[in-house]
Amino acid sequence: MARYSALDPEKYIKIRDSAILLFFGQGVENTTMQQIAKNAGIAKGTVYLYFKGREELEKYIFDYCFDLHLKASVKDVDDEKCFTEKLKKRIKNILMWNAEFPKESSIIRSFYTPVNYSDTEDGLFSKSYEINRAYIEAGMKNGEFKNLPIEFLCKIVFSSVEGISTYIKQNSDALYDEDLLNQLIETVIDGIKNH
Amino acid sequence: MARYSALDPEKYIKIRDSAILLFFGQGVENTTMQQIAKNAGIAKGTVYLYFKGREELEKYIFDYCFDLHLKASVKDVDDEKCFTEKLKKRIKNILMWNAEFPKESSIIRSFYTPVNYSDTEDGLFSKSYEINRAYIEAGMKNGEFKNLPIEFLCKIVFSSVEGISTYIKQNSDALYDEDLLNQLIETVIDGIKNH
Amino acid sequence: MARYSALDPEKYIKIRDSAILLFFGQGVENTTMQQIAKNAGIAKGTVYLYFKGREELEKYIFDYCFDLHLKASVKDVDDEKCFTEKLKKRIKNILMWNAEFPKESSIIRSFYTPVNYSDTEDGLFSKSYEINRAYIEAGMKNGEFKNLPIEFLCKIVFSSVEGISTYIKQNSDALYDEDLLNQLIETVIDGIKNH
Amino acid sequence: MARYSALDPEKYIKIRDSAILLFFGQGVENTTMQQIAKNAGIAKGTVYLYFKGREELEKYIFDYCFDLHLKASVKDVDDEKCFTEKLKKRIKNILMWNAEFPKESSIIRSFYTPVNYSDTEDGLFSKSYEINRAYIEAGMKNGEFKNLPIEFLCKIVFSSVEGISTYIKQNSDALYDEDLLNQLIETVIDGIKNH
DNA sequence: GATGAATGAGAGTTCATTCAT
DNA sequence: GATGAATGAACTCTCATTCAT
Repeated sequence: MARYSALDPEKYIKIRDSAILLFFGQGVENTTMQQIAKNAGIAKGTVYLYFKGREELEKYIFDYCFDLHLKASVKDVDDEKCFTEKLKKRIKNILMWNAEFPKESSIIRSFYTPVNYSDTEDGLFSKSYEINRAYIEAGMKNGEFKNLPIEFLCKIVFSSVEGISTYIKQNSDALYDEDLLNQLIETVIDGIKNH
Repeated sequence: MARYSALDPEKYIKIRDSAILLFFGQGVENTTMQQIAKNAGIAKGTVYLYFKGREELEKYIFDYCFDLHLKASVKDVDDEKCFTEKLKKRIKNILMWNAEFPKESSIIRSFYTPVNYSDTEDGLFSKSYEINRAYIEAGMKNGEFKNLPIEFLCKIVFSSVEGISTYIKQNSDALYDEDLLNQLIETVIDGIKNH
Repeated sequence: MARYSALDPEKYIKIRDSAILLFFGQGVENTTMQQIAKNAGIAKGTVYLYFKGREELEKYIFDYCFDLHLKASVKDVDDEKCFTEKLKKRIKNILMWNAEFPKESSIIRSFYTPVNYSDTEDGLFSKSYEINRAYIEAGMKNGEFKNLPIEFLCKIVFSSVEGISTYIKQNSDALYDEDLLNQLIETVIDGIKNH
Repeated sequence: MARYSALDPEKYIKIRDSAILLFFGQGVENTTMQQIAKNAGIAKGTVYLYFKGREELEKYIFDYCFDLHLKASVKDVDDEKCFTEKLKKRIKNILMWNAEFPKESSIIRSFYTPVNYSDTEDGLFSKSYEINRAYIEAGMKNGEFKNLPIEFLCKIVFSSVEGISTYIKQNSDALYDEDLLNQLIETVIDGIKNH
């Protein structure tokens, strides 16, 4: 994607951070290349040295944000024994990351539905989705989770995490109240686990 | 909103359907007034007889879609006894409607996050949200649902329904397999009900 | 110009008065056919039964206003003996008319200089100009007025009347203070008369 | 007003001259931004680099023309002793300028009366008006001019100059016939001076 | 490599005019 | 004759992209 030839790596960062700030603050569609350049402290034309065009820039921003999300989501997950715990750890990671990176997580979200393309499975989010799926599938075979269509379980987990996130965005204390946080996550688990 | 003066009511429908089709197919932001007019089989200027401008048209489309959603969602809900059942009925209604009106439900969704504003509580979706909240709050006091922050329960239900919907979009059979459908919905209920 | 066939003569008046009001209030260029029709209490299309188009309507309005001006300007002028007195009477008439018909006189003025066409001599105002010219020429041959180019004398009188009018618009008392009014007019006469 | 940042100063001139030519030739209201750009030999969008929009451009053109007028009008005026002479010098200056800059002076005029607002005193022409007023007021106290309302004297002078200008436009020789020119101006002075 | 002036396609909107009812 | 919905040319303005410096 990005061509890290002899170009200044710092500029990528400046452009990226500028775009993230603006995408978050006023929406992707309402942000002009001009604004991104100005806010990055460089000239409009320079952006085109680093990115072929707006499309590539947008993709780069999304990929960057998504990559952060992805890396954060897997942290220490494999330390956990059972798949329930792995999944919980993963959810916790994502919630933490969403809170810590509100701009980046918001931007990821704004790529969900501008147009009606299929979201998770084959789309932009497939990598994250695949990881979830692996745990859930294993946990299902394992008997930890309900025997329901795997695609469904994946989707319910994915969307529930969004739900919790939305709640936390407005009630950030929940993040630091271990008990409460666990209860919130338990909600998701309770939904899919075998009783 | 719409000014049904002496203007042709059929044309409101043509414009509306044209807009819905295009908003769905290529996104709200990528659709021009010109395209909407052409696709409706009328001239560009005519659209402005029916709507003051793009903004009003967009609002009209959203309101129209949302209204459909709202009406469908409450159907027969009060026939149910307990709040768990009421909520289940409501969720079923929404899932049915989403499947029956894929364009309209998709469009509603595309008004979620154009910019980073708080979504459900105070925004465009507040009416739907309030209804959910009433049931959930009652069910919570009732002991049917977990004693967790009401806002949280609302959000988890809201987002879970989105999740199921996404699944059904790609597996529409689920909608006509009563057993399966119940199991999917049970997933949401299991998450929030008192065990 | 206007075709008084079997059309309703009252409508001409309605349209005309509506146009005059709007031309005066917001300028000729800023007034739409729609506004004129609405304000006249008739339908947009009807205007086109009475006038071929905007251009013809504008011309009609101008001609109407100008005709009023013309008729008012010659009243009792020939009762006066010498050309100085005739001219003074004429000026007085115009000042009175301007005050009595502020809208109409303002509209006449707004046809002066939208584009840079030669104004008085051959243009729209030629009729009024010709009358002035006749008096002034006669008065000049007579020795009452300075022996200067006739065109010049005409123009200086014409423009001076405008000047007095402008003053009176903001100091309408002057119109009813016979002495003062005479002094104002004397100013014009003093400029062109043989001392 | 004009933002002489790093933009090409020559282009301001090109745009200005293009606009002046078109405003003069076909009227301000009938001139499009497109035409101005094309006639200036640049692209439509470029105009908007130099001016925020049509309104700013129009204001700039007016201010530019008016400034020329203003500067020309005061030249050598204070070399003259009495106020009569000062005023005469000033009038001569304006007549000269009007002849030398027919487009610019015509454009100034076309900002008089688009809508029916009071013209000289408080409006766009106030600066020029104030200067006139100072001389006339002084000359009146001085006994050089008639003891009439100052506003009136200002207006009659202002309008008379317009009258002479109109004459000269069609008889440009008058400008170079010192004797005649003096006689024309004397006409104005004779009107307002104490006999 | 960096710049930002220049470009022009294309967006939303207005309005004089037409014409079926 | 009267209507006003329909039309589409034309307007102002924006912005992704290019390219000479």
